[in-house]
Amino acid sequence: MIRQNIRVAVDAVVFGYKDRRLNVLLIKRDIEPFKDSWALPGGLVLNDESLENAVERELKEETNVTVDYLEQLYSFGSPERDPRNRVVSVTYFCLVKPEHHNIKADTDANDVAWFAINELPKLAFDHTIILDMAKKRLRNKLIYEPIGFDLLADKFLFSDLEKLYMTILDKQIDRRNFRKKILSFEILEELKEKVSNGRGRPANLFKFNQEQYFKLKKEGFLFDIK
Amino acid sequence: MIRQNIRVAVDAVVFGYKDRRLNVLLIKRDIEPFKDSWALPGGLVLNDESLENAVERELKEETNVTVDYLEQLYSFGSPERDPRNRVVSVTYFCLVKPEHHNIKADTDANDVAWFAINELPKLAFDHTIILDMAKKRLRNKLIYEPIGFDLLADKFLFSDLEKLYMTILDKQIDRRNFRKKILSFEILEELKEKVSNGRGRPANLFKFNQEQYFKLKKEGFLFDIK
DNA sequence: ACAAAAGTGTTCGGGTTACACCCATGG
DNA sequence: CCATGGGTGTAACCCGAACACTTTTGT
Repeated sequence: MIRQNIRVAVDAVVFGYKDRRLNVLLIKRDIEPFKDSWALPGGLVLNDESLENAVERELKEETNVTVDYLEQLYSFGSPERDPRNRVVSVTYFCLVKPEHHNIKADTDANDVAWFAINELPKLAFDHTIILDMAKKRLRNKLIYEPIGFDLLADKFLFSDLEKLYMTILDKQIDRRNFRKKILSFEILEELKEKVSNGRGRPANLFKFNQEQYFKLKKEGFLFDIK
Repeated sequence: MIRQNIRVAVDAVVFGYKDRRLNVLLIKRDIEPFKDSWALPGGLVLNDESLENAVERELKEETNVTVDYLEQLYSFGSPERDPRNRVVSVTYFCLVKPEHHNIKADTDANDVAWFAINELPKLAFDHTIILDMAKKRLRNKLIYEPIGFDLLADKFLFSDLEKLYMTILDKQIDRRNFRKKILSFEILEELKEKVSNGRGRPANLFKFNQEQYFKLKKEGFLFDIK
């Protein structure tokens, strides 16, 4: 029997939300293959680190980003996906709050940037497929779990949340019904602070109460925004 | 930099439904570690086969089973999960119809058997965790996708479907509401054949119309049984 | 005629949807 | 005082949940 010759990598799809747009974090490759192409951050797993640690390490090294939410997405392993060697890549789905958006190119990459999801360059390897799957996961999770809060600042306006949902789900949402629904969950704290953003009536700031959410979830509560 | 020394395996959680019980397919290991323990079927991926092919090959070799539904479940890669070498295992979620339940021990395994889900032996490695995740996936998918039909014979009684849902979701279901709901989807064909199973009024056979389901799905239809 | 499983309709209530006007601020 | 975005309530409708009796067969 021939010795198995497969390498294990991790790749991350990192979403950020800024200026009412959904963005993805990409790096520009500085080595072949696909030199100078944009690609998802990632790399080979070290012998003694967990898969999650590998993603976090690669993200730190390549982009200097620390994520606020991370979960496994899918594993890609078709024999031809990397022209050099066979590589099985375990991919991760990540969300980053705006306060952690600061990026910095480093090891293995000569450039790092946020790209609006609908203005993407051609990606290396099968990364477009991975990204598509991540977009689906995002839309799905947004409806059934309170992950939208991991894309917003700790304190946010209700209108931010509403716009985030409209942007990512790509549909109109009734302001009154949306607010009623979310508030009925009782997982938001309404802060005393108000923010006036230029024109218009100043708005209240809100904060996501994660402990309260976990407590409710344990009691059988289901987050659900159609 | 040290050469990466990680192996890639696949493991399968295969569910079957028989005698109103949910069963899992297990093999008895005939080599160390965990010799004589029961385990999920699986094994190392060959250099030039896809992950899906690897699962199907291992299942064929170890159990002689061909599955009716297969999807990736999750990848497990903690450094200590296999005492010999580091192994990252890509696991799969499989369903088998009763007509394909015939099993046969073969390579790498000295025994193969179906176990009722609530009468499981201790499992090797981290396979209990994998199985738990698969159970959750099954319950979840049963509600949002018509996968129950991949656990039943091609022609089945409505009461079979109903009992399958009650068994797997572990709750009572109102017969009238359930039938109304499923029939309203218009993805079942009512056959002319009736079956009398011992006592009671003979029942109609039904067949799942997959083409119709795909067509409706494309048009935006969502299968959903609470 | 009796036991066992199959088949069938209606009512009620809660939740989702649709919808429009006033409020607070800055310029 | 006007433009801009924030904040709020009610009525109609639909869907899910609850619920019991009749039918068909085998013994």
